[in-house]
Amino acid sequence: MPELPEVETVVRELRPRLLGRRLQAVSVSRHRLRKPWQQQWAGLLRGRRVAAIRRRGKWIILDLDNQVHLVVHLGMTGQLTVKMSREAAGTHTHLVFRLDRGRQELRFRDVRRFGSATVFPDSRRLEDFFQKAELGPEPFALPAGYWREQLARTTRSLKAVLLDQRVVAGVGNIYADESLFQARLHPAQRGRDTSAPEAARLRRAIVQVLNQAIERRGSSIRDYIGASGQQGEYQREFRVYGRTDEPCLRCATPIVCMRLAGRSTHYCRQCQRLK
DNA sequence: ATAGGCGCCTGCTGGC
DNA sequence: TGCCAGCAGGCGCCTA
Repeated sequence: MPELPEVETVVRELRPRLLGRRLQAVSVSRHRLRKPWQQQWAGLLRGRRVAAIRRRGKWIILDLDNQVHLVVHLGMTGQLTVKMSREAAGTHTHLVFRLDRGRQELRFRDVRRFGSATVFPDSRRLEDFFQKAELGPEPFALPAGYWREQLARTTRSLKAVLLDQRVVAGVGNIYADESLFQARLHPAQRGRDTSAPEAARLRRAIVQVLNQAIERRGSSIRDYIGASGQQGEYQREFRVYGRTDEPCLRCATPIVCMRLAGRSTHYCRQCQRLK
């Protein structure tokens, strides 16, 4: 499900609901997530106040007082919501953090369980974790020179480069396709065949597409909801993603779907020519 | 270095 | 109507 705009929306919606509040008892389902929940984590979290909520790429970071950090990845179908405790939790709810005196709770629901939740006992371990992940810059802080160099040094397709979290953090399958359409570049174009103006166009397109998606609170196709439980609306703005055989909104040529970098890839063969 | 395949999971859809 | 292959917003690991 979630790429940068969805994760950013979750973070923005979590802030007013969680900041300054204390996490209390944690209950854990018997199904393991991508990383198994450690028993001792509950003790580290209990009674800790949420000091800040941040995003890095597609990762959500809850900074607690005492430098404890709860880090969540939503995988494909993860949902992080704050709900009244009396409201029934959906199936596949794997983690429930009681808040304050228990009137509300933070819930992690994940049907496919590709998501993860990890606790770091101090900031040093958090830094080590992200160091190892080698995440590239945030798209909004993507240095032009760095971006040009990353493209110039590779024969990989633009689509593969956009999906590589080490090059730029946060772009996934939807926004890769939408950005390439916006920049009028063919997804299969090799990085090193990309001119400086094209690289600049793509860099601008990524920022524009992501910002517009954030404004619409992300895209809800199947599972995605924000921390408030509300769906996103950017799926209405898709120009290529999921629009196979539908007319291109620029030139009316039917949108093509192909397999690239292991993912379904949508583009307009008229507007996005391969050199 | 890079492409491709698989595995991790569940649920839904489309074609027969 | 019913079945099942194929596919889905992610990511890490393996092989060639």
